[in-house]
Amino acid sequence: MATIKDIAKLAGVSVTTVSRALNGYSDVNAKTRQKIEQIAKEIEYSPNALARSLVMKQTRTIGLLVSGLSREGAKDNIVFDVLTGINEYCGAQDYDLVLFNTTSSKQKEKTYAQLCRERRVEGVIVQGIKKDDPYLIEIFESNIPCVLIDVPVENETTGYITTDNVDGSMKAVRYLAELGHTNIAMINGHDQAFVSKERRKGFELGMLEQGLPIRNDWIVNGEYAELKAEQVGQELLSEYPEISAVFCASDLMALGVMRAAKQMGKKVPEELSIIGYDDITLASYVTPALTTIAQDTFRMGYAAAELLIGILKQTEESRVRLIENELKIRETTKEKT
Amino acid sequence: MATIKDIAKLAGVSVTTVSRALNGYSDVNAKTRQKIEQIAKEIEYSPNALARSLVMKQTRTIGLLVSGLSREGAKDNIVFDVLTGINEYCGAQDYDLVLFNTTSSKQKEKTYAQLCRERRVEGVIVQGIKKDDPYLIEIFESNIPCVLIDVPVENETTGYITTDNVDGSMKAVRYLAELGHTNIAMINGHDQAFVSKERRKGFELGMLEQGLPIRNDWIVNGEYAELKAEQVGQELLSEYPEISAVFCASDLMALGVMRAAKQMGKKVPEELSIIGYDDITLASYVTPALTTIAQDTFRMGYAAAELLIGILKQTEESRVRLIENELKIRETTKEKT
DNA sequence: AAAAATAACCGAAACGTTTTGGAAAAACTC
DNA sequence: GAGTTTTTCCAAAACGTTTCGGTTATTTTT
Repeated sequence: MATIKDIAKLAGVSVTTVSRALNGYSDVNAKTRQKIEQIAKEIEYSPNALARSLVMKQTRTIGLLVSGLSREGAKDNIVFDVLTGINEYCGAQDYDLVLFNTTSSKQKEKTYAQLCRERRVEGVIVQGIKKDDPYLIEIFESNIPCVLIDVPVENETTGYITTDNVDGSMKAVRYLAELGHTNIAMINGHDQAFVSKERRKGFELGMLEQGLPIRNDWIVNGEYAELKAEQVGQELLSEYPEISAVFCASDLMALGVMRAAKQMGKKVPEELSIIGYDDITLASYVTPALTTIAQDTFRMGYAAAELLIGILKQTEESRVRLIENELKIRETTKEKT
Repeated sequence: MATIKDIAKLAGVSVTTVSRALNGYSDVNAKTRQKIEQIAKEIEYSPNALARSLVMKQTRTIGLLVSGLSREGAKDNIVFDVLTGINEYCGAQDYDLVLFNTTSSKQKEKTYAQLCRERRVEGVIVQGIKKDDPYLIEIFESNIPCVLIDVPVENETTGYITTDNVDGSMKAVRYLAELGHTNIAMINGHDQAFVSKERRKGFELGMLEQGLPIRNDWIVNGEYAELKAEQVGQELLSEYPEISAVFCASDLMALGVMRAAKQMGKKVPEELSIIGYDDITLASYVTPALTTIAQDTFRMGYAAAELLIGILKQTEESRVRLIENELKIRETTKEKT
């Protein structure tokens, strides 16, 4: 593979000059530069990013640590959307992305910091990490710039992106209350997720705001899984037939509840209103189409990349970005009769 | 950041010895090795992959060139699934992935080979490239090991993964014929895709096999887009009401046709049978659920990585991997009445 | 025309590894 | 106890860049 030395030899100049010519320094004669560029093209030279990074001490790469990159993660397009957003901004800023592979077996042998230092990434975006993941502490303690998706951790080098989950949930409750619902249940996700707590808080705050009673046995855990939500939904709805609306902490769980309702012969939305969370692609395609709190996941990814690169360049003061969310009214919600 | 030199100094040995100790060579005393490992841990040493790659001339990274990594690509989860499969196998083999950013603007300044050589990737997996993309020629001509998804290009260093699209389409036609359909139309994708040609060929072969007439004005172009398919579907169905079944070259287009049928008051599957292609997540969730030819996209990704790494290690003779496909019978197909 | 400033170039060190080709010391062999 | 083998270590080169601190030749200034 052609190197800078080859060019130097062919052009009859030093490697210094070649380097400076190719990098647009001013202390090289126009003719020499032209000659060098010509030769570079001829012998199909391309600079070795490894060598360059080694001496320059910067790689223009950012690492991606994503947990949901598994076969199961495909149903909701969240992970993909975020990735797309990240890719978009990084592309524009001329950063490359490296996908860390972190099977759980590997995680035991290599620490987070090792992973990052080895590849000399300048920063990291972390997605889908759980509260109890050992990496989380490392992220906080290391001084490698890092942006987390939906996990509120913040210090000099660490920031995060999230949506206002409290507000999102309140919007849902408010809308259900407007429709006349008073017996509202919630299917929440699992405890290891930060957003679960937030969405529950929003639900409770919303109920309080609307003067509605919060019943703890009407808040159940669906583990963010469609099947699990279907099961717990069925139990809940058969035990408390007076429930007329269910707010789910994810669209996938909302689909589970829809299925449960169908099996029980409960018509949606006539007999049961359902609101989901996320606005995954499926939400608008199922019948009836799912009313939901939409998160702009693409923008979340984009903003994450923006924030991270801002931290890297030290042009960014803040460490948090809040993305708007929006109630999308579709067909699974109706006035209480 | 700690280097091998620091360890050498602290341990009172040469860098050579440190390197050899850490890499498990046998010519280093057990005690010395222990000491070195101890120190390495203490000062949180992690090897600089850049420096190592520079001298070893191998990076253990493979490049990913994916066109569908855009906001639109989110509806079908194909790109994501393939990516997941790739990630799975590469993770197991301890290869890292770098996502090349190739906005079209960037593509003009940097050739494919430049992109790869700069980062010194050992091989590339290319997804979503079109027949007329200038990169395609470069891929073929360069000697960088490369595996393409769904583009049949083959030489010493280039291979591809695909499903048997001819056979898949034939399965669809055969099934429709079994159900008694004779007036079968096809909505195909755009001409820049290899799979379009194959799927059309399979359609025609299938019709021939079943002794059914092929009418060229019953094969129309839906550009792999839902909306476009809806439009052309509507035109087709209103002009030729005798059509009782439509085979679509993608699920997304099938959804478009379903929508068209709905708007025209044509009941699916009672008055119109529809078969899609791909088995995207949406397919099983829409109502009625879509009968389709399923491709195991995860396996495609996995196999692509497998093939590429096989080529890299020179343990792989073949350059092609064919993935099975399968007719999934759901609710959009019914016997002709 | 001497002094000062500028233009164009270059040698060598540095980045953090691995590897080659030994060398010294210790342990065997007979 | 001389020769041989084995063990343990190391100096230096190499990978392909960038950059620092020059030097020489040319041009400008006075």
